[in-house]
Amino acid sequence: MIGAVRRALRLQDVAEAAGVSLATASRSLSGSNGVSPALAARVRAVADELGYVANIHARSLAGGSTSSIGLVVHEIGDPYFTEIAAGVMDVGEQHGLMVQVRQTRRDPDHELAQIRALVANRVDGILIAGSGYVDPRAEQAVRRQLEAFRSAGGRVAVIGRHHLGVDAVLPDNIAGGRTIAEHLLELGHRRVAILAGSRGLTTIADRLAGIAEAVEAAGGAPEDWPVIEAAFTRQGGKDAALRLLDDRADVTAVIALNDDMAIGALSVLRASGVSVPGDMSVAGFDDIEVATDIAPSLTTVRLPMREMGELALSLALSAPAARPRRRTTGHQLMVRDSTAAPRSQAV
Amino acid sequence: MIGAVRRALRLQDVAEAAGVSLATASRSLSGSNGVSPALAARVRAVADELGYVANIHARSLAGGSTSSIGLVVHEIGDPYFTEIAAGVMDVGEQHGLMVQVRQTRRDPDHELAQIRALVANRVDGILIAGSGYVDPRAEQAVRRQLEAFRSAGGRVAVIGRHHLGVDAVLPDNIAGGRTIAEHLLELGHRRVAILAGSRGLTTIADRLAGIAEAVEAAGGAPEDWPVIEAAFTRQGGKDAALRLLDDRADVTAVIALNDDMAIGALSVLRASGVSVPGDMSVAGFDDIEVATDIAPSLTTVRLPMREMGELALSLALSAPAARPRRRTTGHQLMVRDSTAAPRSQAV
DNA sequence: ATGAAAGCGCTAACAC
DNA sequence: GTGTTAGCGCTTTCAT
Repeated sequence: MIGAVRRALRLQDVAEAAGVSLATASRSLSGSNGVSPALAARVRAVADELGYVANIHARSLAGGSTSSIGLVVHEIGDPYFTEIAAGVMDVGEQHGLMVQVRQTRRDPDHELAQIRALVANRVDGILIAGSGYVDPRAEQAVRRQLEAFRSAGGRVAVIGRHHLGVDAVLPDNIAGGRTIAEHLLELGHRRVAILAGSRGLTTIADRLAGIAEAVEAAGGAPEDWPVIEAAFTRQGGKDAALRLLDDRADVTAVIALNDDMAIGALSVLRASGVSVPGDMSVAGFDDIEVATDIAPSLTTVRLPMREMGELALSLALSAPAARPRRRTTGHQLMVRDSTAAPRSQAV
Repeated sequence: MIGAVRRALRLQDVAEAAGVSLATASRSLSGSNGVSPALAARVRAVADELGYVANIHARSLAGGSTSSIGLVVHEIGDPYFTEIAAGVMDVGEQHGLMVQVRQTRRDPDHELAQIRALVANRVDGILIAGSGYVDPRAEQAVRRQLEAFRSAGGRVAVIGRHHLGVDAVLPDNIAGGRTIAEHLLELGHRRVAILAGSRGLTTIADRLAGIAEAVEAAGGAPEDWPVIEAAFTRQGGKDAALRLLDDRADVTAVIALNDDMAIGALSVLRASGVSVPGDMSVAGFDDIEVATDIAPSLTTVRLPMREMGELALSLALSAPAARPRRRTTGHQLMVRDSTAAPRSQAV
């Protein structure tokens, strides 16, 4: 070890140490041909010895692509997004792309800031995985930013219903909502509470719409199914469940609009001595991995999150189309232990 | 909107549109003084109008810092790391730093690649949050890379016991292991199985050491407590629990060396008709958020993950010390519903 | 208060 | 097969 240097090594340092020119050093390290294999190997050894790592800023400024793409999610620790991210990273790896994940925490300002940061980084593509907003104006600033990015050659795709005019992977939210409501209706439930995130999110709006369709189709009135709005998180599920118990609404089942809320609700119900599914059925949405490991295991609608991530990156990477493309996913009802016929009927 | 441009906007474009020089445009956007407020405001308006975002590569190449720091974790979806990341991001936000999170998936090669990517990005600091390896040679390459990074002015800190010669936040793994073992011993358990991750990780080694201390102090033989090694994940917990059931070892309790493994084990035990804590007590480690929401709620050792993240970034940001600093954390036993006296004794 | 010009470290023509 | 050199887009002296 030589004593402390005051700045990072440059390619020039490597070139000098190896006794070659800058260009030769560059070619040796990038693996492009035009250098004798022996020389190239020696240069690489010297670089390695020195602990040299090329400055990506200089490289990207001189050359072209950063070989990286950005993924914008609501919450980095949310399993829904984790599985999407896994899909994105898989496809990314196949294409030699590094994926950087950014979180918005469901704050539109923060979202815009993260997207700008990705643009500043000159990533090759931007994927937005969070829900869109029902109000198109909420996405105005993001839309303009993305338009500038795309006109400069950047690739963009979103997962979910947005008003961004770009390629989209559309989760089966409406049909999924219909399916889970039908499941409870078939079990005999007639009045079901819905624990929802903000209605301003298209994901929520769509899942609610699907549920309403099923209720109407069964001859019921959607208004009779109370919607309790809270944060779209485990804590939100707890809050909503507490409010539900307070209201003593005469519901026999609960649909949480994602599994995390469902897990929060289960926790509160257990603490309150409400047995599931005996006294109350609970259904979730998404089928995150842990849904099968909790007690009782959670009846839910499976969305293919991983594939959604794969699909989104594939869309972004494929040749741009004249008009925005849409890919829809399927869904699957996973019946487990948290739902059953209502007690009155079961007896 | 003007038609498609072929490349990203440059500061030059903004300067021309605003009718000023490049230098004035730069100063206006960076907020440095020497520009009349009115002019600066106009330039900013023009930039905004155009959707201009400065190229961070050019900026960092010309000026200095990237105002970003890198956080290296094992698994991005692991709640343990999510909470650490939250702490890091909080402190980062206070300092105007963007945090980019990278995952190693517990693959040393991948880890090195991610660290090199961070160095290439010329982040201001690198935080490593995963466990270290018991074998110092496993960290040799990373150590050398970090030395080069630091000698170029980069800041580094780690969470966990590593052989990297840098500032470190040391989780209370040994004492925590002792505490959880003491808890089970006090309940009357004499033979406890341990579901562990790879023994090559210092985290595992330390937690096991703490448990062994407690067993010896109680006059027992640590060898009598079988250690079942599996992946340090929920799935690993399931695998280990299945092997335990196969062996029909006469244990009355299980310690999983993290909560995720404990949750996997609980799932398998439930599926096999083993009641917890009736037939078998189960304890975890870490106290991830969901530990209180599952059924039965999980007895575990709480580590202050969030504070560990905050502390790590604070260490990295503070003036470099001549010798590596160490900060130790506390821990706290959280007794919940998953542990009880063994049946023979309870009767 | 504003502008002109010199780099930052690298890649990719372009010489030889 | 190897070396020389002109930028990439920005910040920052240094002039004015």
